[in-house]
Amino acid sequence: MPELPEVETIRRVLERKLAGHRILNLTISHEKPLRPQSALALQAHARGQRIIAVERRAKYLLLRLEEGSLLVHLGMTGQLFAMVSGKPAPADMPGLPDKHTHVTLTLDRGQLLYFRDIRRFGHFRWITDQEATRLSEGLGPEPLSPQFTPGTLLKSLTRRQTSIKALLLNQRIVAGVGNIYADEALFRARIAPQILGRVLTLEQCTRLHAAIREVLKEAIHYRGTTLSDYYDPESRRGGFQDRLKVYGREGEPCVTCQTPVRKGIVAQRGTHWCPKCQPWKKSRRK
DNA sequence: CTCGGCCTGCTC
DNA sequence: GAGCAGGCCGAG
Repeated sequence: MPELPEVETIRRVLERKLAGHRILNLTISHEKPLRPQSALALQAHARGQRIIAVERRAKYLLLRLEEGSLLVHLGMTGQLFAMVSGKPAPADMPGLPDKHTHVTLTLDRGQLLYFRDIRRFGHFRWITDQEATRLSEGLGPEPLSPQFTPGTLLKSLTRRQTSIKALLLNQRIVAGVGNIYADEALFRARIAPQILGRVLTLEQCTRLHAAIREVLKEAIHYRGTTLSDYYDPESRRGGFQDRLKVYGREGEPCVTCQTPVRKGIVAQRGTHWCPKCQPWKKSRRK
């Protein structure tokens, strides 16, 4: 579900609400636990610790503690909800905790944090600083950082024998882009998703680099995209779904040329593009 | 590199 | 009942 703009939106809310709070207790539902770590280990490492800061790397959230970090990945349907006990919850917040709530953090001053994940593709575990560093080193550059340039993009695409769509979804090429923003960035850069990454010119890489950054920045500005499951920790919906140009718009007119937007499968994922603005000749691979 | 699997819930 | 969904990992 959540890609970089959604995770960044969550990060900003959590930073404001949780930084400086101490974790009094942490409970884990034992019904169908999340895989990675035992409840006991998680509790032992997190209990009593103060949250120093909330960071994001790609689609991962890191609650930095005095010792190590709580690492959260939201998978497809993960959600974090923050509330204060006794205060009324927002109207559309699910009653918490419910059967999909896997972790409950009780913090000082009545602050609560719930991790909920219907499909349970997400992760919630404690890691050391060393593990956090290793995780980060295994990922490509942050698209909004100066480390990400048209040149590094071009270089990372050479010698790769797959579509540009697949490469944008590969977190080692650029970290944090998912299915929605890959389609949106390719549309803005006027590049067909099926094209082999290694045939892109420097000019195309320059356009794609700019498109990725612009679409992510705009989406952060609108607090992400809510298609169905995404809500921020205050149960607010995103606003970017009304500004998508191709994703979810199959058959609707292209915003630029009115040609119906097409949908197909590229890199095993539903993919949306304008056949006229993003021309692609189906050629025999060489 | 591609594919299937991990899960639940929703739409057709 | 089948197919699909914002992600990621590991088998082949």
